[in-house]
Amino acid sequence: MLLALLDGKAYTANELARAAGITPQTASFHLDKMSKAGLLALLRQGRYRYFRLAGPDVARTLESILSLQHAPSPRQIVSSCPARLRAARTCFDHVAGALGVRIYRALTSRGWTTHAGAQFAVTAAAADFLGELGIPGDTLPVKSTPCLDWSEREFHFAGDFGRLLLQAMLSHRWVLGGKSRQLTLTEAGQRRLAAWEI
Amino acid sequence: MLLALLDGKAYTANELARAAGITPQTASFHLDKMSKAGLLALLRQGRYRYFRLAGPDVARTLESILSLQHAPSPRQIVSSCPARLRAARTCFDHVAGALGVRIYRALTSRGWTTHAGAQFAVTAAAADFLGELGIPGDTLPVKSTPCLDWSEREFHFAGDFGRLLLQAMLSHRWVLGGKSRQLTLTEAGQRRLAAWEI
DNA sequence: GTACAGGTTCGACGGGTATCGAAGTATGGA
DNA sequence: TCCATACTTCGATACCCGTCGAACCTGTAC
Repeated sequence: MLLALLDGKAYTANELARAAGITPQTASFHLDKMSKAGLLALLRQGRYRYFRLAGPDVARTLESILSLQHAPSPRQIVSSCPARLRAARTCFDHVAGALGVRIYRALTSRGWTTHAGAQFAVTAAAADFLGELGIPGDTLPVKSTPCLDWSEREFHFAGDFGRLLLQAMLSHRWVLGGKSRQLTLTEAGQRRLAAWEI
Repeated sequence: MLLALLDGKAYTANELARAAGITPQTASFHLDKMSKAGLLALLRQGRYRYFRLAGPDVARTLESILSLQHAPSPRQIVSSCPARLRAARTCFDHVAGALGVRIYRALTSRGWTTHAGAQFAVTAAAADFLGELGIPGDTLPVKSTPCLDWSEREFHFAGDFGRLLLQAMLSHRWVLGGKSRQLTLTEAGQRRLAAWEI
């Protein structure tokens, strides 16, 4: 299970059980122990309980152990999400899927958001970025809740900021919506995203 | 036992058993397993079997694990060697004790010796050093056997080089011998050693 | 509400494994 | 030659721990 979690993503107890070739009860037993020992972080979201490595130090230690002795690979965890929705979709009122995760990664690595506990907030450093979106600067602080992406198992932006972001991207035609939840990234949107990622 | 070995020194099965608070049989059982798993290196010397961590990668992994969770310290391993002999003494025909280990460390970190398996040899880079000792350069290659120091549990030089080294240090009066195995480092010797260690 | 899926808790079982006593094998010293 | 010491092997025991079946809890969907 730890090996499966080594990709940094979050997985449910059932998925990890399948990856390790054990029953969900057994997995639950071990996951509970590892959580209490501080190796894993638990994230309750609806009826799902996502587990992920508690931090980069745990990942480093695991890698270190693996460098000594190769362990058998866990069974691959397959996503049940259709590829189209996986790429980009709406999650209630914000962007989800691989696109949502890309945005989250780009903005956090730029320092445009800070997290205080479970709450995220857009920083003053993001003023230009907000202007680009057409969001007036005096709306700061814009709050956000990190939401674990169902298909990607990484975070994307939800909350106020997530809503404003989707609205702006739609109005600039950086993404196109449809009647389904699917989103399509336009060429203009790709250029914009690439600029944020630099 | 692994915690006790984390100082990089080599210890016997009995010592490690005492450090871990288990019987020698149990220690032997585990040490055998860890040796076969490639975690420990075994060094037979007479009737003693010295165990040490197989390499710096093992030490790094242990440190990494310890950084996640503090483990109880093992019982201290006490040396039964009198302090005087521990500082500097002869071991048959070469220098042993803390002094021998210091010399070994200084010369190896300078690249003046290379090891091919269990055999050590003095390199050409040590020409000036050999001249200083009064050993003619054409005696190269001077071979050496690393000998695990009984009191320090680290290596010192034995073999041809160990013998030549002791003779030279005695004739230059860098160390003084006596009727016992004890050696005394003179002031000139201290200066010389400090120069090698730079 | 009812059905269902994700998840946990409980209890019991079975195998593994750490442990030590006793006995055996080497090595070194008296 | 004899003994002490270092260490291992063997065998037996006790217990820990991983495992799963069954039952229970808790959200989501219709």
